Amino acid sequence: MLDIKFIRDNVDLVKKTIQDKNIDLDLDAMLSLDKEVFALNQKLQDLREEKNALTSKIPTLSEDLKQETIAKSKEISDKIKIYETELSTKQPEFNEMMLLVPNIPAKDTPIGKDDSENVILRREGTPRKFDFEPRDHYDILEMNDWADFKRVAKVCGSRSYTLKGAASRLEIALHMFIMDKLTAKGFTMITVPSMVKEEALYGTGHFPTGKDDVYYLPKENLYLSGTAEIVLTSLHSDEILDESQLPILYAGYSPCFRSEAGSAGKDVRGLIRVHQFMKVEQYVICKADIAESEKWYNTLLETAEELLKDLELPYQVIACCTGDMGAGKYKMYDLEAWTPSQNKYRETHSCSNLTDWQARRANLRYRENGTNKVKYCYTLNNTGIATPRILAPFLENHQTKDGKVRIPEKLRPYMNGKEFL
RNA sequence: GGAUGGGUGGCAGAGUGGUCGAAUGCGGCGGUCUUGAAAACCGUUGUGGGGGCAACUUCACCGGGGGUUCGAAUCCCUCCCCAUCCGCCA
Repeated sequence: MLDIKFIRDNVDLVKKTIQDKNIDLDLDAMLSLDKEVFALNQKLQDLREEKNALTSKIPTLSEDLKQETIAKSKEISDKIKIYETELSTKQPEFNEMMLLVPNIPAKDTPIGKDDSENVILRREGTPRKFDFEPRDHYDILEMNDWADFKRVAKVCGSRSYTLKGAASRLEIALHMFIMDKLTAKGFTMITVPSMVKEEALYGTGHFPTGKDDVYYLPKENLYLSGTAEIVLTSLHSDEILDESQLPILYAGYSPCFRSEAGSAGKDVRGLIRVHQFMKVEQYVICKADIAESEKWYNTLLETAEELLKDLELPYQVIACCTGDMGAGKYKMYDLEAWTPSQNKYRETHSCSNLTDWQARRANLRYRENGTNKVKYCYTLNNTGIATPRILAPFLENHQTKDGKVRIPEKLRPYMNGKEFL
């Protein structure tokens, strides 16, 4: 959400953003509705003021004056009712449109219509040259008895996974590995539920537009969260934090659920795209300062890059273009790890700065030191690690000719010091 | 699943029809006192919107929505949420 005053004062910029980000919103219609709503509120305020002045006097008036004043007050109430009725349809309509207004992207954001126009910023590491025919992660898992895709599909349907033995240990080790990295940087480990109320999804911006991607539990009237970000954003909503409490740094751990409704047929085999997975989310709430938020953005990005380097995975950094970045994002970079079986880089991390766009929705505020002014926080997030997806490049990059998998040195302390899985 | 109780300001907690945006206490902030601190005392202290250069003024908000009434934190309806006890269970 943006400040309505900002929208009024920057109509052209907001319109351009709506276009660049491919948002279905008629800003002119919204602004004319804004004018109507504003005028109605103005009239209502005047009438209420008039009425309050009358009714507050009533207890002290003589009997005949009292009757006269009551009659007058009734007349005003009738007028108020008319305007209120009008407002009761227009205000919600306006509010809904406000939820669609996108955040203004950073100036250096590539303009583009979809992920095909994302820009590769840089590549780190060199894809390995194999002196044998590399297997894909699915086959590596099967041949080592590290997974049982067929049986689990029987029980749980497609896009489900199991990991067994060493692969299962690897999954947990990776989470501990990133947790240690993040706590060393001052992040607080936090495990959060995955079942969330609807408001939380509006708060992050996943709703109203992303309803198809989210599982719904009708009996509980709760949704299955696709990321810890949803709970973390709302944890402090409706609070006014003190500036001294900021930044809040969370390493949030949760099961994540995604219906993948828009990805039918894509990545059905293996670990890349499953309905339920585990994720450590890097999450920051900081003060409303773009330089400060950029600093944290770089920390989030660096941490993820360190992880990929420690795991010895070649990767590239992608600047997501306006059409691919999502309405709420000010900036979004993806990290993609080299995946030999597909001969391409596949997304493992997604790093975003939302500035105050989410905080406005979630009503996440703080009191500024010195001025005592109440401001909206800035929020940022990045993947810490998401499993099992990252196991695909991991297993494939580190496989040996005989079907074993080498463990990168930095991870060995988490794997009983072993060199191979 | 069964049975209760409850949602009021940063927190605790009064308030059952008007003078209530809301007593009181705690906390916070400012000050007096003190070498300093504590204690004590005095003052101050919600959010959002409108008007105004400002002083200030005004509207809304006591879980959400609706209703009764000239007037609602207070009465009625409805929804949501939370807590506790019992049962079941990781």
